[in-house]
Amino acid sequence: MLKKHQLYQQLKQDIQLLQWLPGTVLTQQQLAQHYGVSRIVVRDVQQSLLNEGWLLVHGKAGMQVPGFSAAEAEELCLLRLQLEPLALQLAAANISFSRLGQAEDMLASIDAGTTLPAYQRGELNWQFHRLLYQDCGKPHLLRLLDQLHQQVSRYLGYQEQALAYAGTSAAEHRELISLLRGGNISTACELLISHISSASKLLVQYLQKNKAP
Amino acid sequence: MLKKHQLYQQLKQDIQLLQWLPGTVLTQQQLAQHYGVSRIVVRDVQQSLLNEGWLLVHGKAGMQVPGFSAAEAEELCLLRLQLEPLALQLAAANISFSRLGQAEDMLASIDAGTTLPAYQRGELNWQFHRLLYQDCGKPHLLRLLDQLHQQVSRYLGYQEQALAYAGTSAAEHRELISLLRGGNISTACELLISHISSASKLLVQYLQKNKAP
DNA sequence: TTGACTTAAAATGTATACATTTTAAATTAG
DNA sequence: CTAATTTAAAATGTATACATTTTAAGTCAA
Repeated sequence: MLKKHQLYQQLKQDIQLLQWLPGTVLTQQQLAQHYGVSRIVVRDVQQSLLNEGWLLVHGKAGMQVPGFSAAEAEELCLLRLQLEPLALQLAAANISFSRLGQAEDMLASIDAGTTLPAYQRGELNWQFHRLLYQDCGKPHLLRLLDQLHQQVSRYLGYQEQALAYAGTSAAEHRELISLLRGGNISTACELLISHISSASKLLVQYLQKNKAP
Repeated sequence: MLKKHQLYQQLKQDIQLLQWLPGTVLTQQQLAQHYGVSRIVVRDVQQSLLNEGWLLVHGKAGMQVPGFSAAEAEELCLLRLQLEPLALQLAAANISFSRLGQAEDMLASIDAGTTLPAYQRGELNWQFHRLLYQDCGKPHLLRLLDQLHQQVSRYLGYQEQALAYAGTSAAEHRELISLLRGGNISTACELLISHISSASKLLVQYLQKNKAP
């Protein structure tokens, strides 16, 4: 029988992989029955997922599976663009060679994982970025970035190829490492900006073409 | 007997007004007994307050009342400074005269409320700012700003006079309105930046002098 | 037919009881 | 005395049962 954290992971993944279609209205009882847990567990998970944007409140009863929109994706990317360069700039002053090494290891994992599903590659990709920001010394900023990533990652199950390409531009990642190793912080921030920008544009364009569900 | 939302408000206020001292470790049972509700209600409220930073996880059992630090305050202000001017810039393009009127009404309320406790004046002050950002068309951005404000507001119960002064510089507020009415967006953003900056500095200095509990 | 009212079903909120995990004190071997 | 182990108490996790609220279908009068 599923426990709280397992249900959390499972339901989130099911939403991401469109096992529950956007617009669907779910009730606590429905979910409790479907996943074989008590409503108490569902309630806990429900509140977490509501906070993280994986579910929306739906009137006075029920929760709704959110859809996708180019406007929302654009907003999320705008916020990333506003905060991630700041995090990089702050972290760059403190970053150690061992941290850079960790990041390089992560790049190797990404290279090795070409056969993984898009949403898992997206996760690795974020973990790489996250390592670069790790030493910024601003826990609230990191928390916000994690939240933003979560919300962006909701789109990764939806469109397989567009972001699969955009997120994993290995050359830019390696260039970032190299700039940080050389202490060239401002150039690194600029590269990060263009890196995020171009990924954003691809995502938004994809959503504008393929009318979102 | 208290219901969920009432307990949420009450516990939050009790934390803000230092009825529970920073560092205190609370258990579900303790709170359930103290406020006369069942643990289920406490659990719901607990998770909300954990998400919003009014409580911290404390190991595997219990939750801890957070303390205050100049570093945290500085980080929160940095984030405000990074996001609020953006919100204002985006909103300014769409803002209507009726919205500006609402904001002016809010200023009148602030003027009329000089006898209110500091944390209530802080709330009105935020509602004024919030109105200026309202039309930015970016719901996620507004959500982040609300979160940030919540976390800053935790400090308002702590130090009565410092921010009571800093937050309510009526002249700057009116100047902001005037600039927006005149369509002078970039100057308005600059003023907002210096407005937030000076309030931030006061808060951080206050915390550095009066060693936080 | 429409619209307001009634009422039954369904969903969520809340309390209690039980299960599991965690904590920390007590005990004992080394 | 120290450190590891046991064990009881306390805290949280989970399930079930009951209460309240919400929804929506159904009825009836205009």
